[in-house]
Amino acid sequence: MAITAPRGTQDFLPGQMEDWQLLEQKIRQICSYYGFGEIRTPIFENTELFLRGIGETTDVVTKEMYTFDDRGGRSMTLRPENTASVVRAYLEHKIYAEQQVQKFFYIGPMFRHDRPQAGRYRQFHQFGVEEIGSQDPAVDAEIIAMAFQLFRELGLNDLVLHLNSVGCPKCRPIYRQKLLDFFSDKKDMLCENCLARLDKNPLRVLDCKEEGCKKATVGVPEITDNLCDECKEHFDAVQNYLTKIGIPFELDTRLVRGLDYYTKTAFEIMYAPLGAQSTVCGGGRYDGLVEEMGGPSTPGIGFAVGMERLLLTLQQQNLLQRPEKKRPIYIVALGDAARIAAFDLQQQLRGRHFYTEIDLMGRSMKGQMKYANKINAAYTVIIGDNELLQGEAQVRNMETKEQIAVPLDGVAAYMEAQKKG
RNA sequence: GCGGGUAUGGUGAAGUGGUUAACACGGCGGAUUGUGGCUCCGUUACGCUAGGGUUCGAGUCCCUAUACUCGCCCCA
Repeated sequence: MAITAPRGTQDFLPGQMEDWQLLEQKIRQICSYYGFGEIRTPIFENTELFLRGIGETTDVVTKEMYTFDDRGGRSMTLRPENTASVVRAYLEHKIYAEQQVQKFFYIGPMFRHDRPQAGRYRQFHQFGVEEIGSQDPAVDAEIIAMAFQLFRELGLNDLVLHLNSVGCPKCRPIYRQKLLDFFSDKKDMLCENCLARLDKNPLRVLDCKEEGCKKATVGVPEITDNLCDECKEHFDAVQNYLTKIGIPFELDTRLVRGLDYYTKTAFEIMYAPLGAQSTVCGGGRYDGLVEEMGGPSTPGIGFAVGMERLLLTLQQQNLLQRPEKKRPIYIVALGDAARIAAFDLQQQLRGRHFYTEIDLMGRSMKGQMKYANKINAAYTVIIGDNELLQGEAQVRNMETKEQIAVPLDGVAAYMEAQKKG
C-alpha cells in the first residue's frame, strides 16, 4: 500500500498554489497600508506556552493539540494558533521596551487534532494580526476595519460582523456569578456539556445550540448590561468608530470566544454559505494575556482568518482572477547533435529571461509539435541536422504559422526583437 | 470524542450475483519520409480501498478495518 498524507492534511499542487499566492499577496498589501509587519514564529513551541496562553481548560488545549516529547524529553506542541507565540516573541525580544504600539501579522500553518470536515483541516492556515500596547478603542476599530477592507477588496460583500464585549477581570466575575445564580434553578434543562461549562466558563452556555439550553437562557442577564464603566465606555467607543467608518455590525451578546485570554471586544466575521464552519475571521481583545505570560501589564488585540475557509468562499464566488499562464518558447530538437545545440540554446534563452521548454521525453517531431501546442507555446524553435549544418534554426510563430530561418547564435536577439515589436 | 453517507483506471463515472469490468476525458503511438491545434485509427485497470465471510458463483450481499465526505462538539 502506498503511503498517503495524514488525515486532515492536504497537498497544494501547482495550479492551486496560484490562488494562495494571490490571496497572500492581497493580505500583504493590505497589511502594509495599516502598518503591520510580518512575523514568523516557530511551528512548534514548548507545550507550556499554550497551556498558559490559551487556558488549560479550553477545548483546544484539552483535546486538540499535537503534543509530543522531543528527544530530550521536553514536551513540545505544534502550534494550534499563533497569538501565544507572538506574545511570547514580543516578550522574549523585549519589544515592549519601545513603549509603542506594535503591529504584527503572520501567515502560516496551525495544527489542531479535530475531525476534518468542510473547511476544517488538522493542518490549516491562518492569517492573523496582533496589535499590542494600546487599549484605545480606535485600535479595536482599526483591526476590524482592516479585516473588512481585505474582504471587500477580495470582492466579498455579504459578510456579517458579530460584535460583543466579554468584559474584563473587574466586571466579568460579577456577571459570571449572576449567570450562576440565574442557572442555579435551571440545571435540569441544560445539556451535559453545559453543566460542565457552568464551572469552567458559564458564558459558553449562552452559545449552546441545544434546544433545552436555549430555552434555559430565556431572560438571562446580558453581558452588555453588566459591563463596568470602563468596559462599557470602551465598547460604546468601538461601536461609534465602526459606525463612523461605515462598517455594519450586529450586536451579539451571546458571542463568546473559546480561548481564555479574551477581554472586552470580541468579534467574528461570518459567511453563511459555509455552513457549519461559517466563521471566516474571529478575534478580540486580550488585555491580560501579556501579563499572564510573565510580561508587563500590556493590552493587546488581534484576529485570525482561516485561509482555507476564505479561499473556499472566494472560489465559490469565482472571485480569484488568475493571471494568464505564460507562453513558453518551445525548442524542437531532432537528433543527438541537435539536442545538444538545443539544450545550449535553451539556457541562453532562459538566461535572457525567456520561459523556455524543450523535449524531455524523446518524442518524434510530430510529438514535439503537438506538445508545443498543448503547452500553448508562442514560438517553436526547430533545430535538426539540416539547420545545424547551416548554423541556424527555424523559428516558427505558432499563432501566425510564419517560420523563418535565424542564425543559431541570433535566436535570443531575435526573440527579444519580437518581444518589443 | 460522537453520528450519517461514500469507496471501481490518471480523471469523471457505468455496472441492481453469473462468460473476456461499458462509455467519456486525459495520456501515449500512428494516418507516405522533419512540423501543432480538427478528424480518424490503435493503445491505455496484474482487475473493482484492505482483510474476512455468505454463495456453485460477488465489483455487485454481510462483517471488520482504513480513507474520504457531511454533521455534532469546538474553532479559523
